Amino acid sequence: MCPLALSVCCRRKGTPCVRTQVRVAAVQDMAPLDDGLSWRKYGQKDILGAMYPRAYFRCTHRNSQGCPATKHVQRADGDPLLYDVVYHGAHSCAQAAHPGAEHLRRQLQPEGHADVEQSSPLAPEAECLQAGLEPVAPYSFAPAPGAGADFVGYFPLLSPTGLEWQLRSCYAAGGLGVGMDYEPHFEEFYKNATDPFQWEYSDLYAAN
DNA sequence: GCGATTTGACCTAA
DNA sequence: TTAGGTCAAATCGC
Repeated sequence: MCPLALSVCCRRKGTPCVRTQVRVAAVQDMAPLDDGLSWRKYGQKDILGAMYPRAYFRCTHRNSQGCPATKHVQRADGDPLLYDVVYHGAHSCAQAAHPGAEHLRRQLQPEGHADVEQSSPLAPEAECLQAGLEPVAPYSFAPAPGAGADFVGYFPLLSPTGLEWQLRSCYAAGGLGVGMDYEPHFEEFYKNATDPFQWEYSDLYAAN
């Protein structure tokens, strides 16, 4: 699959919360949504105005390990090979404790973010997600103050060299997975971003 | 037999 | 009342 992606946040019940939303391009005859983690489908629902139903997945280890991670997957109306994937919560299960994850995170995480991540109670979950997804070149952003349990701080992108192109092409196609609250501001935000790998959550708030 | 998927019913918030 | 999200029984596949 090719995660064209983006991530960010939403607002729920008047308080800021965070989710990670991705638009994934499926490859024909291949499992389009295999992100390296074990998910169990627990429901499917027709969504008003949507051409395709939305599928609901939770972590396989929800019962055994109490892992709260869930994701919602829905085909894009315009392109049957595109899937919108929304992750809620972060993995706390053993599958997320992938060997080498810490090394990878430290290798890719800018120095200035280390303290933020370590001081955040959500950092382990973010790390778990990163580990489970086995990213090649994740970008990261720091959690916003007061970010809820839905926060996931990392996101995988398949090609290190193709990242910027993917983001640009995604944007040009209107395929950004940005929360509605921030979408109108994304173009300006993106143009002003000097290093997409180091976008911080505060940048998104500033852009808003 | 066990775990995953399907699908209709149920719950909750707006 | 309606739509989105979840539950749980039935079913399927290994």
